[in-house]
Amino acid sequence: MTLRSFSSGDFIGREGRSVSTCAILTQGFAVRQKLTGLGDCQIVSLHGPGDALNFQNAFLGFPDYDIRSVKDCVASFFNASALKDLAAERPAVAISLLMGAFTEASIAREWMLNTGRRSARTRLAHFLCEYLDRISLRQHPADGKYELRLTQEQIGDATGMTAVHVNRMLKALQSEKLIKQLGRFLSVPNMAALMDAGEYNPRYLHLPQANS
Amino acid sequence: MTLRSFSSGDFIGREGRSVSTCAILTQGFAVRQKLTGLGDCQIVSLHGPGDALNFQNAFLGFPDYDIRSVKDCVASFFNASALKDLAAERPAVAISLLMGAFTEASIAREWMLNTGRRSARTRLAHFLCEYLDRISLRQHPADGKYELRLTQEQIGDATGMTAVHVNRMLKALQSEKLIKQLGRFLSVPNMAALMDAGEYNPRYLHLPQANS
DNA sequence: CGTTTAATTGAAAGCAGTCAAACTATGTGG
DNA sequence: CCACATAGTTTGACTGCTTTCAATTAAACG
Repeated sequence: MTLRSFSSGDFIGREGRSVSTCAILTQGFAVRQKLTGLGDCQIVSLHGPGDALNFQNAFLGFPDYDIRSVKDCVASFFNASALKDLAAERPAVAISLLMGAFTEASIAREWMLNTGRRSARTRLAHFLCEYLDRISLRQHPADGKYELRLTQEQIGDATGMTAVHVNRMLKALQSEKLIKQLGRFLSVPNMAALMDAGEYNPRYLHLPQANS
Repeated sequence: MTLRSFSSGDFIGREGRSVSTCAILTQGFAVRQKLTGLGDCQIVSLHGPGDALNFQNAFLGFPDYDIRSVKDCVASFFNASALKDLAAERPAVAISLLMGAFTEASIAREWMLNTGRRSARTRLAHFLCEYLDRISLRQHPADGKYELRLTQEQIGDATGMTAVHVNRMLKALQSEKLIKQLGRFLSVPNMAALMDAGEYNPRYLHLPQANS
């Protein structure tokens, strides 16, 4: 079990070759991404402290995505086969992993709906809602200002649009008073309105508290 | 353990309320889908005989998708808690479920890349490659003619485009000699060329035979 | 304080969507 | 076996959302 640090843009893991370790993010903010043949990037998931980054390494042949540090990250690495052994010995561990994997798949499905069938504006509002929910799991900012740790280009990579269009849609949401931007920070005067604009319902995150 | 039959368009399962059963598809062809607030449909996965349709019901609170029969389906239903108990008693079962869940998530990520960052033509070629791979797992047609069981509208719902544009792109692939259409059947003169056009590499399916 | 990175804005082009109509296949009942 | 109804495919014309390209401004960093 070793800790490693990564600065912005560093690869915490790479697609392709099989690796014998798994990792948990302990600090910072990271994403998984995939590239097209032309080099276009699609971000496929967001990860904060406590998130499993690549547990599939213990059970499938190879990672199908890159893992990239967005903001200074610290990740804890451990042996993949140790995880597999643990899952084989302790059913509760296996079931916990299973719930995590199903949840990941559920989030991925919502993202598919987002990029496939929603307008840029809706898509962006939806993305912002999820982003805010995920970073505020641990703590809500006292002043209501959330740090937007992703660049507009990265938001575009996550939502399937260009950075230029992200900028324009961000402005549109601002002029509709759905969000307020102050430098790298963002506040939401009326969360219900933003959720409405993004057709956002967090059920798909399958958070333990918000069941039903 | 009960068998039920479904004709085209029937719902095998519905999003929303918690259900106490899981199902395996034993015959036919089905999809999972989600709807936007406006009623636009996104197909999020394809399922053939032998596929688990909703094992997550045993581990998460509720299904986040509809399951819909595309062609006459038969599904085998069983108690979700029985599956959970089995996973808790037999680690090998849990690990097998885990591999299935990770694979689903991997496929979902590739679809995100597809709809988010690839052109309609590439996206369609990619989709056709995966479709052909999945239906020919069990048997390759002797004459090289695959039955295209999805309507153009459904292909659009899976790839995030309109039925009209699917039609046009299908014609484009035909004029490029990448596919040949004869009624509801489809043949591929040069699979390598179609795979190339779709930037298709089946590694993300994590099929047991094709490791490395 | 200079250099790099990110955000912003405008203008133009294009891919894909929308709307509407015609055509084809499939299936049903008489 | 034909007539009709329905579902799916095909085509054209037009619109428009996003992208692309390019240039400017602002912010972050050493």
